[in-house]
Amino acid sequence: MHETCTVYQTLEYISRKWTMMTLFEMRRNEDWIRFSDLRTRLGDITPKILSERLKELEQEGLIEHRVDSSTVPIKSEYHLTQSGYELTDIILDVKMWALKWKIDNKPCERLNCCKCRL
Amino acid sequence: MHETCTVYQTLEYISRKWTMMTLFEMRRNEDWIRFSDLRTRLGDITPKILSERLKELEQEGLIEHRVDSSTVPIKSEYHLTQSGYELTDIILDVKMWALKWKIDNKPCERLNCCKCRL
DNA sequence: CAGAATCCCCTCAGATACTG
DNA sequence: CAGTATCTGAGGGGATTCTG
Repeated sequence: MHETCTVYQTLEYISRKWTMMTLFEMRRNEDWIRFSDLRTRLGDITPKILSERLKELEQEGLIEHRVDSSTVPIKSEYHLTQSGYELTDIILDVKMWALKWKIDNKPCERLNCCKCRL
Repeated sequence: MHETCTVYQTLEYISRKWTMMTLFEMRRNEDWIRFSDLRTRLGDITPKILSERLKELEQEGLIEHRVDSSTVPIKSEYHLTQSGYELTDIILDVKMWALKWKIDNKPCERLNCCKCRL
């Protein structure tokens, strides 16, 4: 019974700003992706926020992190774990739900909105 | 493509405090449920917050609201719509995901935690 | 009973600047 | 390149009081 508290916590952090977009950028990428590449793909995100999100996701086991400090500059890369991938599947179910029930949603005005790439 | 902004908004409000618990209390109840009954079932929630959550959910079409002002005191009741019910199904998928991947989650200490009834 | 009206607090996000 | 360190502002949540 009590394990379901986790559901609450899960939704709490995946709904933090930028978290989902970050997950989906990594899902699209397939390969390991660098910090700076994530930044440019996500557009407006500041390094502080991206760093916070990545730490949260790593701690939750949704992504993995590897650092190559033998090179200069250091190479820091991230990618989705299996559990992270499966969670994005569920988020896609939410998308299906929204497409079914939210008929009158308005398209966003931005030409290349990272939220809408989801 | 652009409709997916809705996913972001959806997760944003269903992860607001008390929203999920409210939805699941209504799912458990099946029949229409009164404002005060929701309050007592949810425990610590203040009327202001519950009122806010119910308005959000009604606006999103997840619940319906009916008022019987012929009686004294007024009878105000709520229940899940079909779309609301289907969204709770998806949240249960998140629960399944959590049970699969979050093995080491700690049970919460409260004896009758409304979050854990989910 | 079913909320509305105030007031307060605290966290989250962003801007900016800086470092190994 | 890959972050960290501060500072700031906005808003979401809570406590309390009041009303039709």
